[in-house]
Amino acid sequence: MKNASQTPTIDDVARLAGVSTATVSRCLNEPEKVLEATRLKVREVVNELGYAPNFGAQALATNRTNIVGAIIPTMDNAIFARGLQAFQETLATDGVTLLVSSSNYKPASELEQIRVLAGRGVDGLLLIGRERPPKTYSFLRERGIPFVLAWSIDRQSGNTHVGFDNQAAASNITEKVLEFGHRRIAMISAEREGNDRAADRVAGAFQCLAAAGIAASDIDLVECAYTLDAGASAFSQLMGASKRPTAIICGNDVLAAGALGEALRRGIDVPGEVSIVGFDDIDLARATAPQLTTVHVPHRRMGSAAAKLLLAMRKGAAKPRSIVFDTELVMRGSLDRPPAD
Amino acid sequence: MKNASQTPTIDDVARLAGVSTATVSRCLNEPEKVLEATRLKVREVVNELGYAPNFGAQALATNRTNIVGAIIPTMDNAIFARGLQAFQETLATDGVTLLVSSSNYKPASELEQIRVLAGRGVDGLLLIGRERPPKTYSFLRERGIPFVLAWSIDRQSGNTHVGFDNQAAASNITEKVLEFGHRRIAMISAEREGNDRAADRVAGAFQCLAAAGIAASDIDLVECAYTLDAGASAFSQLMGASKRPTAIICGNDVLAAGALGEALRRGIDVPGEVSIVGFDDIDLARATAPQLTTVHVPHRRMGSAAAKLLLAMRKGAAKPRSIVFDTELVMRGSLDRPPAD
DNA sequence: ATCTCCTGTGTAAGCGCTTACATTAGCCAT
DNA sequence: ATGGCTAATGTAAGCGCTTACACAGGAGAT
Repeated sequence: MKNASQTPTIDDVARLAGVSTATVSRCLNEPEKVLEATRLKVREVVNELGYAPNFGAQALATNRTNIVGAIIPTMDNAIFARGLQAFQETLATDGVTLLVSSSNYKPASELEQIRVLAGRGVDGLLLIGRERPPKTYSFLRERGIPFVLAWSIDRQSGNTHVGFDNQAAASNITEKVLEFGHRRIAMISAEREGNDRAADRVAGAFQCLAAAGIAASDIDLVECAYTLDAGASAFSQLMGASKRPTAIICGNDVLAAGALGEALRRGIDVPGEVSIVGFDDIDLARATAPQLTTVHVPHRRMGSAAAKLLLAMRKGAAKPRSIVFDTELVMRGSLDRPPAD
Repeated sequence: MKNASQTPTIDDVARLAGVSTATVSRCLNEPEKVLEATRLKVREVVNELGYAPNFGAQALATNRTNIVGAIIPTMDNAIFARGLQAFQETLATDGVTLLVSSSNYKPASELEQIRVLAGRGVDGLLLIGRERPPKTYSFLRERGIPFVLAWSIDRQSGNTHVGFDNQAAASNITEKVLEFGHRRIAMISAEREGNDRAADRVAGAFQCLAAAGIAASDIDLVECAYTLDAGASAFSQLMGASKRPTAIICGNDVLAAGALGEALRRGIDVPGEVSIVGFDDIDLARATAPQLTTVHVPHRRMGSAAAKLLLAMRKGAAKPRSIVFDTELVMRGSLDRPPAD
């Protein structure tokens, strides 16, 4: 019985092209093993019918889905959105599609998502950061799912990662702040719980300050949500202190932009009265006035590199080398010398 | 032969639990149809083995994947990233996962992606905008894939959509610009080709201006890429004209922020010398100085609503009602009266 | 002319589930 | 006791692909 008006199957193609299903399959997957004439004929029928292989069947037969998963804290954050876009584009060049899920910075939720994606048979997984419960890692190992960590580096564990040294970069920009002559320095950071990037950045800054003889107890640190508004109120809080800082190091550009906006609203001159620096160099950093001095992170390149690694692992490369990207300090207008008085 | 140390299959569970595979399957999918004692025994074995159904096999047998796809122009755009995040969160509440792909505003590429996702057996599809080649729609129909259009409305075709009236909203903000007394008005828009949102916004503005007696030929329109830099150069171009506009209506906040930044750099006062308005109300709109007067669009609610519709369609609802969201004008600092001279 | 070897193609056995249908057992009404 | 139901479970036929293996035919070596 012909299955007219149904989704065509490989059998339909084989019948109409006058070949076996094996040949059709080969035409699609290993065209070089098939005579040109046959190939052309098959292609013609495929087009005519609008045939596309059934996914479930293919997955079942090959034990491969050509789907890679990514679990990120949230897409509603330019750095991940941008990296993910590049990640997806790179996967697409190899015919691999992207399944995304979000954890909202919750390790428990992340494990849950990993379970779901594993259930969907992903060929590999992109995970953000290095810190997670051992349980999560053991699940990944048991299932034998290749994964790469991104946005952080992970020297201890030996897991494959594609990232940059948040701590060193933070230390670096802090160094620059010191060079400008600042001594009263405050910090605004995103929640560090479940976010090793934020934690590393704070650690990097503190370490640099300690080396310069500034004790941790002398540094005001406000930890808050990852939003403009939170950055704004953190700024208010810091400037309400008895001894105002002359520079505020922010854990990311969103917080920095929020702080900057609040400064403007309160008529506090940046960088005249207080300097503000960010981290990430997202678009936002160039839209503010003054523009943000910040740390440039190659988010797109990271996403793309992570995809390439996963693609390689899928083809057998057991444990490709990790990749560490350099970051770059970009000097713009929001950092200058402290006020003279 | 026992397949020790392999991924356990339903057969393993059946054997160890002393029941048939059918019973195991029922325990997992329709537990109420199975005796409690049996159910318990099976569950025990499932846990012990860490059994999880093979995705491909399940998809093949049921012809369902619990995967929904989304094809958006790019994730590297806050409006889509934000909407997509909400979309994914809502899908997740029903155990559905999200496959994403991007079209880069290219209709041909979009069809290609649709083909790929269809090949992945998605249960439904989220598409951005209404305009696409008939070929694309006919493919969707042939395959019987439920889909919803978002970010636009689509009155003619009767396709299910979740969006807002770009044209009316643009007309609305233009009206407000006129109210402030502006007569020399220019526009910066993203490329309209393959982007009906951009086209609608331009059309809405032009229509409103026409109604006020301002001819299209008197309106400078610059069409450019969707970036800060492009917005900046478009601004330069407009301000280099013999008769400078007193107000610039931008098709989105990114372009508006780009223009605003360039104004600042050139020492052109906004809104003193020229007013600038945006569209979308993304975070960026509040990070600039002055903040952008713009049109607020409920991106998250749209994403979430689209997910709910798709979820309903998956459960049989043939063609749920479309949803049209209201937009809201938000007055901030970048729009004021034209200069007196 | 015969034997090998290759190349291109066909045959058919799975891959691991779901589900229509068959079977069995227990219950109640007669 | 018998028949008819119902509820719980089992049997086995797919679902649509891939791929190991078998096979045929032609080219080249002998």
